[in-house]
Amino acid sequence: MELEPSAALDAETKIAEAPGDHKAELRLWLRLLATNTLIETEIRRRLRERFDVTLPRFDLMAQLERKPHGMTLGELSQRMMVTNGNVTGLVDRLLAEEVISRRQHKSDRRSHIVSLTEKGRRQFARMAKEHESWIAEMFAGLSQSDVAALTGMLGKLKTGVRAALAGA
Amino acid sequence: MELEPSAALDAETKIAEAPGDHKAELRLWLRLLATNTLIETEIRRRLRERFDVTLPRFDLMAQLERKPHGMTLGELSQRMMVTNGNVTGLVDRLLAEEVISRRQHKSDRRSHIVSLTEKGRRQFARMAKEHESWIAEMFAGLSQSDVAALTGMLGKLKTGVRAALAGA
DNA sequence: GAAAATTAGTTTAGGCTTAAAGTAATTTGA
DNA sequence: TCAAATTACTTTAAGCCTAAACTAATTTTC
Repeated sequence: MELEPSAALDAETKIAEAPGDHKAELRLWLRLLATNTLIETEIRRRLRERFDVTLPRFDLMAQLERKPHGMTLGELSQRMMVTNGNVTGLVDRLLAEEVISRRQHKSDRRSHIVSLTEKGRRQFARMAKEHESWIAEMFAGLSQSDVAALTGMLGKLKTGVRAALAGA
Repeated sequence: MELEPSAALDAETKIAEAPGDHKAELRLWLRLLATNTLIETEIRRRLRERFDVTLPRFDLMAQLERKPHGMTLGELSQRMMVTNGNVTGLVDRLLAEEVISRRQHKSDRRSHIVSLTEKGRRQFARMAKEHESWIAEMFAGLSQSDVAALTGMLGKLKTGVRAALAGA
């Protein structure tokens, strides 16, 4: 008796995978983590070297750049995926550098709104330009279609992870 | 005169991309970072909750697990992609927990070799088993071929980044 | 073979990060 | 209405992480 090609493939897959084996996923996760670390470490190094700024500060400024009217600390902490207490500290340091300003929320006195100062906007523009070129340089080994494909698959992964966590 | 399909595509690509524009790469990087953060934050949370252990300690133990004869601190710091000083501190804490042991290198008196203790091996085995199932759960939205494709593309990216950094 | 350079690891100062506990303001609901 | 619950943010303690300076041992170079 002959097997269908697809049935043969399924059989091979079964053989390769013992029950409860998820080595392929684990390998993917380790590779994702390593790739991320490799890029992130270099970005941190260059931000420090060229602009004497940390990645968290750059990230916070990048968030504010997209919202000219400013943002509450809570919104910042959500977008940056860090705790409120973390944002409090970052905001303190950026205020001291005078690249952001903070004002009271009009109707909610618990809340504060921070936004880039003119100095902050200028400084961020310079940094963002170089930052983009660093990324381009590091990603130069990928074709445009690689970039699109990878972006799409990571989107799928991210959505899947969110769903898994929401369901758990 | 008719254009070849590929020439037409090239023309479109040119139009979409102003010179020096690398928005697609930037978007990919932000997505990679966000996806990584999403997964990593959850892994950290679960490791703490279930085993009262941090990700760096888990990572260090995972490295040692693959080398039953142990490893020098320098080798650990290379594999973990962190500084020597960082490893010194982690090793101190793991020694205090008695999950690793440290001995002098036979011929090089500057060097020390650390390895998992029996307690460490047992503890790590329990953690690794659950860890693998968490990854499987979070990656369940991807098919086997997605996993393979993503692993391959990340490999290409990682190789490209290393090449870009070596050349720079 | 000894000075110079390198290597392995540690220490230190400072920033990032979290969880947990705390304060003050706002919203809910009985 | 007003007490309870929630929300926005801050503070604290402890761990992670890095760069830079340091110690001690080894290797290189002359």
